[in-house]
Amino acid sequence: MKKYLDLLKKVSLFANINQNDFEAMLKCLGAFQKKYDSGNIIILKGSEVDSIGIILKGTIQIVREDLMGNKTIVSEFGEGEIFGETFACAGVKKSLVTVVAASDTEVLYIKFKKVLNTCSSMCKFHMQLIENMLMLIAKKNLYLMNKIELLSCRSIREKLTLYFENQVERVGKTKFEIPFSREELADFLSINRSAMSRELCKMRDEGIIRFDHNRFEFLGG
Amino acid sequence: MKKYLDLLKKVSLFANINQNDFEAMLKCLGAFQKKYDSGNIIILKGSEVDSIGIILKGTIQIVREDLMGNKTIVSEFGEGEIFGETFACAGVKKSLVTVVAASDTEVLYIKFKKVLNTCSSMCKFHMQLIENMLMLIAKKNLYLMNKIELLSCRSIREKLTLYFENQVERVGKTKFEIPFSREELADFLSINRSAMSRELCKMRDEGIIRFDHNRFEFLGG
DNA sequence: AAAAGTAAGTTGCAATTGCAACGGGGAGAT
DNA sequence: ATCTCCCCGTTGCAATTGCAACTTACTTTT
Repeated sequence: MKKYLDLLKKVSLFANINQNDFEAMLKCLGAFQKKYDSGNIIILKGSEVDSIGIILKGTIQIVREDLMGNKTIVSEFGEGEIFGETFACAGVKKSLVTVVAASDTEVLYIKFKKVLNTCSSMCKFHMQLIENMLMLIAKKNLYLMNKIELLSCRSIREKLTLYFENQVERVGKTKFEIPFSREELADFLSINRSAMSRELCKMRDEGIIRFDHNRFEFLGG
Repeated sequence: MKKYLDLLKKVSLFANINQNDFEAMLKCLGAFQKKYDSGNIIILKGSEVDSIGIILKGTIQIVREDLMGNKTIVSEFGEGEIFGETFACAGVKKSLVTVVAASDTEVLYIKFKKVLNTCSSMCKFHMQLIENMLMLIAKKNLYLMNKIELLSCRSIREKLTLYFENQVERVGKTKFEIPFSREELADFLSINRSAMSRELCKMRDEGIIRFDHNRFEFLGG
């Protein structure tokens, strides 16, 4: 475990907790480690989940299986990221998704109940832990709400415009860089890449935006 | 306040808290009431928010304003529902949205910090309150994640199919009722009503679904 | 009973979007 | 330098979708 201390420092769930307390805290939380070979199943859809997972090594995939057995990768998480917290906190007993190891993986588990039930010795980090968890989920919430607004737009033009407005608001300038390639952006907005490219160029020709690779300027419509 | 006790019992934030404790709890939390006339602004975008609002009477609207000043009603909440909890928990200092009273409204406010900081007397309801809050936000999270999956579908057919699959999974039967009119469903899925109607009938003709008003049967594709 | 209103299916048409294939330019490899 | 790969703009075409207008069936109002 000690070799992962540097990683744990960066885990948002442990923010503002003194790293000298980590060892005591993990013990108090009944944390335990598990290893998975690449391709192995970490959580099977329908199985019980009562723990939050912190990825110490490797990458995992959240996989959705529909009634017909079709599988879709919903998301992917890497080292230092956590998974299962939403289900755990929502009181969902059985996992709605399958989690798979995308590479050789090590996971640190914490029983959700132990996070909530402040132990008898009232470890000082407990309240901080709960606050972190609350903030973590609430921030994810904000992100999701924002994404829904984007996806609810009825046309490619609207989606792009809202996305650019968000970026302008975020950085406080009309010039900004985006963290996506064209293909990734199209995927993020759930649209076709070439149709998006067409629209981007139309917007440029109309004087609404300027761009060069990842650098954009939003001049407004 | 007493006249609202029946309402407070039903507020999810106060689940599993003995209603005899309500009065003490509200006092401990420093709760206070405010009234708003219809049309008045409850929270202005950009203003500070450090409280969670519980609607005692009336209806409020969450309004989004973009850079150009265009306003969109994002959602509406009624009696017994709460708002502002996501911003408060995410540690967002300034509100990203405007909140307006859609009718004459009374709101009960609770300072977010008082929810987290268990008071010196360690009121017994505090942990329950935090747990409720966590569950509330996590459940909203699940809902949002699900909605994103729906909205990410690339065609009307896909959206409808996923929606129906979700319903089947939810009730455990292939027959179910939906809580929407056609127009509301189209709105929920961010698609055109008549195009959706066309697709629904196609699916019926292909033997994938049957329906009569709100009652649907999903036979699978 | 007539009138008015509402929800939802229908349809023709236009606009948007997806798809597939191609082309140019730049980065990195050999 | 040449080749290869990848990213992304371009384009023609087909499919999907949105839009608007109309119909039908039902419900509510007067």
